[in-house]
Amino acid sequence: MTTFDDQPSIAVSTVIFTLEPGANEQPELRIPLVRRIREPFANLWALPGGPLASSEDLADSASRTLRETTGLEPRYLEQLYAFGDPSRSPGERVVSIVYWALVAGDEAKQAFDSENVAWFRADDLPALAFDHNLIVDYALSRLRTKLEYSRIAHGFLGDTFTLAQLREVYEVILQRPIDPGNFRRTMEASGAVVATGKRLTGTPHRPPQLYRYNAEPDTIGEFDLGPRSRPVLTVKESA
Amino acid sequence: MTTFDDQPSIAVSTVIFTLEPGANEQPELRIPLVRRIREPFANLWALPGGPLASSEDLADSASRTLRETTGLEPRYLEQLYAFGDPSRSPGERVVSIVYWALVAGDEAKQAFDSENVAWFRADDLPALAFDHNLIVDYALSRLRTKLEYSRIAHGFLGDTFTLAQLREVYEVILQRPIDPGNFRRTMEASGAVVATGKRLTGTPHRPPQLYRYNAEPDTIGEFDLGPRSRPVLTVKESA
DNA sequence: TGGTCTTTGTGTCTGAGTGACACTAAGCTA
DNA sequence: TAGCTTAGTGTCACTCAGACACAAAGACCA
Repeated sequence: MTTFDDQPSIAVSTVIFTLEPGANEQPELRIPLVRRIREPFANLWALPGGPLASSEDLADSASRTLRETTGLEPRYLEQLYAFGDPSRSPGERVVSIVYWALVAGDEAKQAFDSENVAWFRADDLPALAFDHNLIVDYALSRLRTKLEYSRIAHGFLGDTFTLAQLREVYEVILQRPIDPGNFRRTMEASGAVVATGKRLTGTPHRPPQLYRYNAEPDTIGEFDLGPRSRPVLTVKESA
Repeated sequence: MTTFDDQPSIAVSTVIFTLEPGANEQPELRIPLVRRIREPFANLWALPGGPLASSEDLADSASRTLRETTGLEPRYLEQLYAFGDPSRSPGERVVSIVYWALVAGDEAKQAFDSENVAWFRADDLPALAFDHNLIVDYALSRLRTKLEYSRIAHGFLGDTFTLAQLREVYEVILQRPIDPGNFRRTMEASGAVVATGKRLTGTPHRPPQLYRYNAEPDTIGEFDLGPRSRPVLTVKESA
């Protein structure tokens, strides 16, 4: 059993998801990682994050490191889990409070890439520092679960989108095809989206209608975020 | 904006639920609280917990404080949330990692009551120290949500139980009556319980069959506990 | 001894929701 | 203008949950 001299310290890390077109034009689920420049695990890739500032809220800390590493603002942000195994960081006791976030694909393209920040496919990661592979796996399962009973999918998209784009988000993340007709009916019935009346022109075929997210949590779903998560999406929408 | 000199410290607290018969013979949802003996919030009631020991796992810390305050072992234990608002504890920065637990009602009767530990009805709490009222409310909503899609209800009961007893757990926590016939069919179909073949005698009416929890997560439900939660129930069952 | 009570346990129907799939609508291209 | 692809609608069958009727079984009481 390991023992430590000083008290446990706190770090806040974030698993940031985005959808960007890959080699075969199909969108891929990607996350940004940061190369560690010091021990332990120097040179390995790790989740963006850092020590919790003494007067900073947990979600603010997650937002800040997200902004610092990618230059982006999250469209969705929620606490994932607190990881505190005494052996997860050799030589020191660190409890990591991990958040997960969604950023829009078209915004992610503007994210700056530096030598020490790179985007990886979520299902094809190298060996990461600490227990970060486990953390990403858990975040992935949470993303998939939450996608099915909640209205977070538009966090990957812009303010307006076609139902085909929204459906593609589901198909890529859940890794299975979804019937377009049934998807449309389910989405419209849930009240999660509303038609804007505008259409997307310039497509080679019948022009699809543009939809936007419906902020009112009317008919379906409590949209339970937990007490400390911030309704980033709602703020963005009403701004 | 508040600032602090030293680094944030970590505490682990636990919301412990049990079901015990109240005044009207109906079971009530109760939680144990501890009276604070020092500032801040001296003399107010608070969740059992304490600072995280430097080499102790988070779940172990929750288990330990649960044992120390009640003398009981949890039949279910899961991480709830990390609360870290900088203003939640005056004069110091404390991040609380909160767990929630279930203990069996008949075991809870043996729990020792001291001057500084008392059991309260979960829906009728006094003003608690820190943000602990908020925490209990969140734990309650999580308990209700999880009860509906998971198999945790038997955490309140002994190793064997009748379906009427199990149904009463649902009725008390969800605060609505449940059709006995439909409940039976749903439970048996889900595979959550298996009949032992024995019957409970001495009842004034038709003797009900005794059931036990089915540890195998076969047909339904992934039973996703998250990576760091411990399958306390399973361990207990196989022991 | 047998009728009545309550609770256990079973059968059946109905309405909501979901997936499979056929079909119509609409714009572009050749 | 025919044919292509994608948008969008209609319909059917299946499953599941809730409402409710009813049979089964032991205790209690007249």
